[in-house]
Amino acid sequence: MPAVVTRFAPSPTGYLHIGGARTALFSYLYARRHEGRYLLRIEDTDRERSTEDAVRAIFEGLDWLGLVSDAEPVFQTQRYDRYREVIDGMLEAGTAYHCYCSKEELEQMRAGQMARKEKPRYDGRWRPEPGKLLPERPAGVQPVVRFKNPVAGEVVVDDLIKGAIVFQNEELDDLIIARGDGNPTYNFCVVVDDMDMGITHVVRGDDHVNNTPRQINILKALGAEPPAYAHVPMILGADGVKLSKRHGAVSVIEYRALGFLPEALLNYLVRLGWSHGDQELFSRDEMIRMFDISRVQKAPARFDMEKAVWVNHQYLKSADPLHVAPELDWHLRRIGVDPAGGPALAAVVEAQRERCKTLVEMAEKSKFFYAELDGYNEKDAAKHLNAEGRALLAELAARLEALPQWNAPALQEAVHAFAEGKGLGLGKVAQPIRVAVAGMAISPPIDQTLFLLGRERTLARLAAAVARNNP
RNA sequence: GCUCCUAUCGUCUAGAGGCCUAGGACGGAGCCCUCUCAAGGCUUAAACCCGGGUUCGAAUCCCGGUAGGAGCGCCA
Repeated sequence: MPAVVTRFAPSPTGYLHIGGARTALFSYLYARRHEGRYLLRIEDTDRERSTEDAVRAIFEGLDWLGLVSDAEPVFQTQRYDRYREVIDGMLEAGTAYHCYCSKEELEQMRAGQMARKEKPRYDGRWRPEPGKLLPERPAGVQPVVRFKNPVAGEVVVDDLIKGAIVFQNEELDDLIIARGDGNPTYNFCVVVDDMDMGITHVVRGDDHVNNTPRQINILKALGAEPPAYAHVPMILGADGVKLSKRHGAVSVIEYRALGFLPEALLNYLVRLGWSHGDQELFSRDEMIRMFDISRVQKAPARFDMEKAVWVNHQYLKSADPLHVAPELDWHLRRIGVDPAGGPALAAVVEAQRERCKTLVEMAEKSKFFYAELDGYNEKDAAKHLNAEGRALLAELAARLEALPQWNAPALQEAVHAFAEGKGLGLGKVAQPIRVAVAGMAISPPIDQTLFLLGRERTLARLAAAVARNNP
């Protein structure tokens, strides 16, 4: 049994949120760092909102990021028998009891308390106490089961990130652990699952801190040792407001479409709320080796797309081109370009990576290697494919055509010699070529561009540019 | 309203009482380099929420404000 077992426990009511991804990452890193296990649990007890599509989307996101579970994922809906068994045991032991309050009754209770400026809570009217007379059971009401929370004393959550947090038991009411239809509720399932799965460290969003003392109390009632907790703060949008759809990309999988490399997104995420001195870039091994959960920030952080893109660029620039190639392939096809028959993708990655911060950008700028030009950028053409430029291209084309070898050094030499012979700067020659072959004034160095594009395509495009009528 | 949490450049952060004239990174501005776009190099502007303590000394410790956030469901 490893000393550390963590879990990521999303509820499948939507896509994998970027904040959830970071929580999963921290959970994963903590487990790896301590040579423990990282597990996945799908919290699908909300039958109304949970969908199979969402389950798939979550797996897809986790897969893409490489945060896969060390064991088969646990689905809560498959554990109902177990939950019922535990509830029956608690009923028998007297740590839980039936409550016959109707929803309307509870709503009234809450409204009254709010009006009196009290914290809304269950008043314990069905809570059995020695010598207390319980109300008469109303007919036809399916009772819920409530946990009998201690009335006195305090619960200390020794949070790995936030430090000790103290709650008074008198602040806590008797929460429902089973609904009228007998189905268990979230706070209860979590407790039973964490116990059964042998979770030693619960790493989760800090929107759960207020649930923690109740969960600890239930665990204690069950005679189990509570795990350690680490509540990670949420991720905010650039405007400091909770991240939501109106901020653009919140779903992890959208970041793939935006042109991110998964390892780059992970790197950005790990630095959002955590740091190791001044280091910005971490390989996965470094993350695992250096991750220290006690150094996670206590305050929420804002998602900064500019910096995320910068990190992505760093990865694009240094990654193995062979590793990036399939991603570029994916993006090219996404914009309707079939890379078959063109230059090797890895070679294009190498030529383009410096000037492309995202794969979307790389695909856009590399399209011309694989597809026929769909016209020229007008401004660039007007500037460089004028009469003067076309005359230059006509002459140069002949020289290139006569080249015995079509490789970068030969092309470089030919273009240089041509410019020199004309008494022109290289720019005067390279720019018209660029616009002619790439359709725009942006491309890798001219020798590489022509080499990658190939002899046939280059000469055809030069000819087309020369034949172009003056606008 | 009640409970709990948080607070360093615009953003992510370093800072564990003297090493702070508060460091790094993104972004911004400027310069250099240059066949385009970039990349790279250099320079630069920019922050300790406020008020009290404790201390010889506080960004750091304590208290109080203020501001933000989370939770208060037969949701998770």
